[in-house]
Amino acid sequence: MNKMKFSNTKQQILSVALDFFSRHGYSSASIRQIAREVGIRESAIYNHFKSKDDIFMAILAEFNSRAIGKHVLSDDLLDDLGEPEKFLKNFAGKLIDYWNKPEERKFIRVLLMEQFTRVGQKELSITGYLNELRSICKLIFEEMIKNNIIKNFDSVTLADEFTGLLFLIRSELMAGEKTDNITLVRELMEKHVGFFWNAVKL
Amino acid sequence: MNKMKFSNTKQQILSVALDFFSRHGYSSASIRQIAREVGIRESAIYNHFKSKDDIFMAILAEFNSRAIGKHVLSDDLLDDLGEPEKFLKNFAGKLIDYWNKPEERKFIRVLLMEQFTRVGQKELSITGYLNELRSICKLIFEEMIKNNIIKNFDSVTLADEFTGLLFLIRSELMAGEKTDNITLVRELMEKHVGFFWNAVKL
DNA sequence: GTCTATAAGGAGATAGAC
DNA sequence: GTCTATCTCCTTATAGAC
Repeated sequence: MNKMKFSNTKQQILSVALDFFSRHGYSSASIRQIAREVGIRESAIYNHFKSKDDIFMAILAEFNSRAIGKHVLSDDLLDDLGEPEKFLKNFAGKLIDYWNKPEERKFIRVLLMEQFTRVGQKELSITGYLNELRSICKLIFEEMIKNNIIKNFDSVTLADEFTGLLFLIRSELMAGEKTDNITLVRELMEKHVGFFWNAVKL
Repeated sequence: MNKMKFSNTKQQILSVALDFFSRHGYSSASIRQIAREVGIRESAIYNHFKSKDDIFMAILAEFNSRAIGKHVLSDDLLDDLGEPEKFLKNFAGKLIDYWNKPEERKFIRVLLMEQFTRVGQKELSITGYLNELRSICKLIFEEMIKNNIIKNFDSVTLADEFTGLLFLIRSELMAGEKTDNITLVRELMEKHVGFFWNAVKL
């Protein structure tokens, strides 16, 4: 996230707002609480955003502009393409790490909570959220099929199967505040990748 | 749902409240709106429920007392146990139908929205919601393993893989109001069962 | 850019008549 | 069991001084 794009106060408002939205939901989080947490008065917020909804949209835009591929497809990861099972485990691991970042967790919570109150907002749907990731997976699996590493399944189905359950695992264990949930997430992730690899390997 | 358990007005309040909660979220739905929709004054609601939260808890209790197994494990389904692939397709189909009932869709939406605002309420978590279903699946897969129908995988993993993606498919396509989404849901469901069966069959 | 003051309305909930 | 009337509090948002 580009921290220099906004003034300190503006960025602080966005950060506090995301935190409140993710814990209480959009409508329960109040401008008053957000202002108090930032350390200013409610009215001062309106120098940076024209409404509560405007804050929400700014958060949406901020998260929509980041590219997930840059975070989960590091160079050292691609070195393992010769060992596909190891590659898939590492890839899923990167993803779990990415989804476990505090700001990303907050955003996923907001996404799951507000997806039904703002229908039609495509950035605020599970499909929209997983879109880029599924495209990346599709390309990877097409390459694996071409190189006779995995069975010749429909690459869209493969991407859905691989990413879908990972996202459910992460979502399901998102409610608890305890950070040690991540151990269980990682365990379930490894089981899923194991099952998946067994299903597709040649 | 036992429609005779409550008076007509009480049941109507619950029904309207669930509808509002599922569309706007708990905190955005107001007693005032609910009362207007039912056709009574706000104060009359307090003859049936002692608070807004009390209405929410009543809805939770209502849905928590239903047994999903009775709906998805019909007699004609169990006739197909000799043809496991057909059985799994029908079983998943029953599940999709069950999740597509208007009241159940509303409840799933409420569940996804409120799971983070009421942390610790186990009836209000994805895990709690899928618990019974996963147990049923686990038993089915253990039976299939014993009868050498499928590979000897960990039955918990099998249940997670089978039910998990079905639930994600249903959740992901829950936001749109259009009922014809069900066609796409069914299509994705069949692809998932096909992939799953290929992975586990002997 | 932040403050005080205030507007205007909606929220959940209760009292008491019928 | 439903009504009218009312209480108290909180909400988003604006006006204008500094």
